[in-house]
Amino acid sequence: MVQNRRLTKDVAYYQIKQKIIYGEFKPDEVVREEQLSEMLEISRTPLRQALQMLEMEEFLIRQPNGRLKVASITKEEVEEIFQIRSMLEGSIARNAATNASSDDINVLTEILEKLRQAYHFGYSQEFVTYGNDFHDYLAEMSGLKTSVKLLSMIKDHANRYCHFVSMYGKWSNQVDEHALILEGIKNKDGAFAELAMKKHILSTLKDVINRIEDKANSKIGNIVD
Amino acid sequence: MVQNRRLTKDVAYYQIKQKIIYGEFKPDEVVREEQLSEMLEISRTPLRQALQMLEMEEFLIRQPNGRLKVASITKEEVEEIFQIRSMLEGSIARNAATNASSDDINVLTEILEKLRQAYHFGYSQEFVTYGNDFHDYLAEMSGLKTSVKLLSMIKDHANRYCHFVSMYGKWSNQVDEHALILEGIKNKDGAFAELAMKKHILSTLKDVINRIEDKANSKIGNIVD
DNA sequence: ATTTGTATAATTGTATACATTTTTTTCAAA
DNA sequence: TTTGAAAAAAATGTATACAATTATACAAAT
Repeated sequence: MVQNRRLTKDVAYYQIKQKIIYGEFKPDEVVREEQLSEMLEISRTPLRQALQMLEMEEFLIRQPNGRLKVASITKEEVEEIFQIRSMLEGSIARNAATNASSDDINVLTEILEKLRQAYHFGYSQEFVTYGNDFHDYLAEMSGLKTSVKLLSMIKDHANRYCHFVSMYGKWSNQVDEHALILEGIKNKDGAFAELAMKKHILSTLKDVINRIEDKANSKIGNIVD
Repeated sequence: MVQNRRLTKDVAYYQIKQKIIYGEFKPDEVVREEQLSEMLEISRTPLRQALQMLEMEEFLIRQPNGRLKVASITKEEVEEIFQIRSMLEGSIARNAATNASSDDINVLTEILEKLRQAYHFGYSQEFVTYGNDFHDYLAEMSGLKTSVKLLSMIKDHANRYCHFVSMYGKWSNQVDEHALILEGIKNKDGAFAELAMKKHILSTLKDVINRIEDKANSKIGNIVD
C-alpha cells in the first residue's frame, strides 16, 4: 500500500522557511544545526536535509567555513525577481488563455469576485490569499511545469521582502489588474493576457518600491539595500 | 584558517548528475541509495544530501513510496526550457551591454574568435566549450544573480536532452549569431543585444527540434516525447 | 599592548545502527 | 490455478556516535 507520508524533513523545511520569510530569523543571522534540531525537536539527520533544500533555494547561504547564514535581502534582487516574475507569469497567462476551458473561466471569475470583496471590506489577509489563488490557478492551467517550478522558488523570496517592508494593505489597482488579465483569458487572447499580466507584476513592483521609499523617508524600520 | 573544502556530498552530486546528463542513468530508471553508496564508495549520509540536491533540481523524482527515479525528458519540457532561456539570457545580454567595459569586450572578442576557429576546424568539443564560455561570461557581466542561478538549473536539463539526441556538430549559424550579440554589446545597445540573444536561443531550439525530427525519420535511437 | 602558539570547546561532516515503511516471497485455502 | 494473508526481505527514514574541522580562550613571547 502506497501512501503519502509526512516526512520530518519536509515539515522542518517548511517551518524554517516560514521563520525566514516572516523575519523570525533575520538576514545574515547564523543558524546552527544543534540549535535548530532542539528548537524543532528533531534529530540532525532530517534537519540537514531540510537545510540542504533551503540552501539550494538560497534562503540559507553556506559560508566557506561551513556555517549557514540566513540570506540577506537587497532591493536590487527584489527588482530582478519581479522582472523575472513578469516574464514567467506573462508566458503562463498567455498559455492559460490558450488552454482555458469554460470551467476554468468560472473558477477564475469566482476568485476575482472574492478578491474584490476582500478589497472592499479591507480584509488584507484574504486579499493576499485570493490574489495568490488567482496566480496559482493560472499556473496550473498553463501546463508550463518548469516555469511554475522556477516561479515557486523565487516568489517566496519576493514575499519575504514584502513582509519585510510591511506591504499588507498597500496595494493599488490590484483588483482592476486581475480583472484585465481575466478579460484576456475569457477572450482567449493570449497576447492580451500576457501583456496584462506583465503590467500587473511590474505595477506590483512599483507598489513595493514606493513602500520602500515611504519607509526610508519616515525612518521606520531598517531597510536593507 | 578558512579554506574551501571538497565535500563528499558535492562530489557525489556532480558525479550522479553527470551520469544522468550523459545517459548512464536512463530516464525513469529507479536508483537506490545502497547501490549508489557502493558505486561511489561513500556512506548514505552525504549521498542523501546529494540526492536531495538533485531532487530539488528535478533530475531525480521522489515517488510516493519514497523511491527515487531518474526524471524523464519530454520534447515539450525542452521547448519550454529554451523559451525560458531566451527570456533570461535576453535580459542578461541587455544588462551585459549596459555594463560592458572595454576589457569585457576584449575577452568576448577573444572567445568569439576561438569559437570561430573551433567551428572552422570542426572541433565540436571545443565549439561547445567556447559557446558556453561566451554565455557564462555574459551572465557574470550582467550582475543578475537570480537569473544566473535559475539559468544554471535549467541549462543542464537542456544539455541532457541535447546529448540524448546527439546534437554535437549539428549547429548552424551559431558563430554569426554570437557575433551579432557581441555587436550589440560593443555598441552598448541593450535592446539590440537582447533581441539578438533571444533569436540565437530560439534558433538553437530550432536546431534541436530539427535534429529530433531527423532522428525520428531515420528511426535511429528511441526518442522520448 | 600586540602577536603567536597551543589547548580546549564548539560545530559541522561522516558512518553506522536502528526504526519504519514498502515490496517480495511463501504457503495455505478456496 | 488463483487468491489472500502472513512472514520475510529490502528499501527508505531517523537517531546517534564518532571524526574532522573551525572557533575560542589564554598563556607566553616579542
